[in-house]
Amino acid sequence: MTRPGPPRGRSNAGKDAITVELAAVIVAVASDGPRVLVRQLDTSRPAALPSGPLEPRHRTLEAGLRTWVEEQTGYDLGYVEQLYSFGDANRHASARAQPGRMLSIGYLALVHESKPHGMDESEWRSWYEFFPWEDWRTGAPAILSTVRDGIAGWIAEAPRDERKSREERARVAFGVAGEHWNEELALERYELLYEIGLVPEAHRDGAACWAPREAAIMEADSLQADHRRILATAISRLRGKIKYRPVVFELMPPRFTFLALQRAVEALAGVELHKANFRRLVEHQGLVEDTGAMSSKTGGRPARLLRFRREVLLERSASGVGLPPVRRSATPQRPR
Amino acid sequence: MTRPGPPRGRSNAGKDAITVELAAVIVAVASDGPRVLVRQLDTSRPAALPSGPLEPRHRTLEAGLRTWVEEQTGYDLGYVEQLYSFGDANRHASARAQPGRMLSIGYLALVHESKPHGMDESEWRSWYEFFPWEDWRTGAPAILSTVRDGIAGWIAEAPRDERKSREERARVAFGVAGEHWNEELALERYELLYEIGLVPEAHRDGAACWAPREAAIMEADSLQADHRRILATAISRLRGKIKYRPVVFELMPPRFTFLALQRAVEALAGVELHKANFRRLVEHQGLVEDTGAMSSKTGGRPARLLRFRREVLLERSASGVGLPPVRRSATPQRPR
DNA sequence: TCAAAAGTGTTATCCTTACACCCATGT
DNA sequence: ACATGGGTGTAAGGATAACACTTTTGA
Repeated sequence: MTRPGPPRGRSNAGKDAITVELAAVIVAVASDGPRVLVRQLDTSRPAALPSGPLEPRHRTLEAGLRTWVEEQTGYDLGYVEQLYSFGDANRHASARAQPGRMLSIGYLALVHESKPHGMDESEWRSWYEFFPWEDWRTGAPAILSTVRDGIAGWIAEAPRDERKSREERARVAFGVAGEHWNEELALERYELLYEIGLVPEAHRDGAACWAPREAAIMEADSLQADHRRILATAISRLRGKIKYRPVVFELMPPRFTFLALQRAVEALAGVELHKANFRRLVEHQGLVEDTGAMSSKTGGRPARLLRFRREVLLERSASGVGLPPVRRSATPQRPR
Repeated sequence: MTRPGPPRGRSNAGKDAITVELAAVIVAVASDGPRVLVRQLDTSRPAALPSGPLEPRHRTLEAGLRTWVEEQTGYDLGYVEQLYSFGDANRHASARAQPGRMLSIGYLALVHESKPHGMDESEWRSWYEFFPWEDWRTGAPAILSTVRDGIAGWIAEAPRDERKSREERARVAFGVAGEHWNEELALERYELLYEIGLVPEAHRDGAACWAPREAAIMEADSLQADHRRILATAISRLRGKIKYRPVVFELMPPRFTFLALQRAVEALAGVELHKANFRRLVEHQGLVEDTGAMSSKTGGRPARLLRFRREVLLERSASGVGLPPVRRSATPQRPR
């Protein structure tokens, strides 16, 4: 079995060559919210995720990604997971600009701190700057009405036979009048906005959209190429995963308080949680242990400093932090 | 923004060309277990998954996959989801045999029936022929002792400092003495066996393994290239997903009985479930509705024929069939 | 009459959620 | 004193898991 028969893959000569771009969504949590590391190479264009092409020197896809991230941001990543491979022939301009085909593979990386770093073109941004409608921590976000208006127009102008299906898609993704907000559907929401043309990159890509370019939502920042799509994928994946795997801890410092942990989960999920129940849930699952130390920088009574019980990663099916509880309805903005 | 600056990807001239293989794990459930569609092209070599290279004519990755599956098996797929992209430089022989680099993208497809089909080189096989240690429906599988023996040897001969970590990995993946069998870890188990060299393809690939080629477990069938790895990925993914999404129904005929549904879930998960509780769980979640018809072919009292409530796909966060319940301990083989 | 499968009832237990309330610290 | 956050108690309701038991068919 050393010499296989005829080679299975056709060779990709010249203009049919395939390029694979490896892109990283590097996430951290700051005291006031989720952060993602982007590179602003050129002030006239949107920022980009750390990324680079797969090259022969890379032994594995993940190794290639780590190499690019290290080169571009100075970060030596810890937790990394593959998100998805995108290969639509016409999805974004840079994919069409070169001969051959471009495929992009998105990765999610979690780091402990948004610490300062050497490279000055990369910076930490709140991910809600790219998806402001995803932040429900203080109630329904203000921009939601703009978004819903755009969608309502698209539904209203639907041909008879498509009306129902558009309504359903919108209802599932964005909920009706604030009920049933499902935070995991971040990707579906973005894809819907892209399809409708409510997001500027849809026009940049030359997609045939219902909405005119002027209708695009500019209150949210965009990213180069398909990087906002990859970021949406990362948010959806992470929001799903925190519920059944103890991944939040990859984002925490070695020692932390209950409230800091809760704020981290809230930052990712974009919803508020019930304090007392959250504590007990985490405690009860044996995810953390007391360090004995206390923090007096909390603003109130000093808090116990906790540490993640690394052992749970090896136990049966280490569960997550159980998110579902509360405050998903469209209450008006409340100060925290 | 129509003309981007310098192209970001280096061109892949000649021998650095990248080939992308699209491979499909097509799953069905028969009355006695899970089935996967494979192609036996040559009796002297292992079977392969339906697959083919990404070509310029394919608009999207998924479209390319559907095209190849249609050509090779005659199936027009319904439910399809991307699993993972593999790109290890030296993982399998066919990837090394050709110039340039090979990347493979695995997909999972679910079909209603393992019906007969035109193409005679493809056939339905139980997925437990490839992973006999994964079938716990009638208690601990017989082959498990062989597998555990191999792993025990690998642990016993570990250098002092690595001993503990090998023990932990084995315990998490395969459980201790029958306790804590986690059916979702099918991929981790396969990867461990590959790494140790207890699986023949590890030697075929020329990986540096602990176990000699003769120690490989031959009671299980292999597949070409990295296809067994892709199949393991599919099993793990599906076993996880049935718990929180109603995907089993993609495998069921339009009308089915409670027991048939239970057998399907058991086939996928590889464990037995508690009948009465399973029924109520499914009923209670509103996943099915009565058709009014009865089936008298059950061998006992006639059963109500049910239909999947398609609407739940659009409801909040349609949940799965809730699997965890029972019989995970290493009871000896029991006739059913 | 028996085997096989369908289907119902009941109970103990645990988890979830919500609400109320007290504690310790800094300003 | 009071604001801020830390932390505990508890009770209602729901879901789960185990057990026992009845019903309806075909052989």
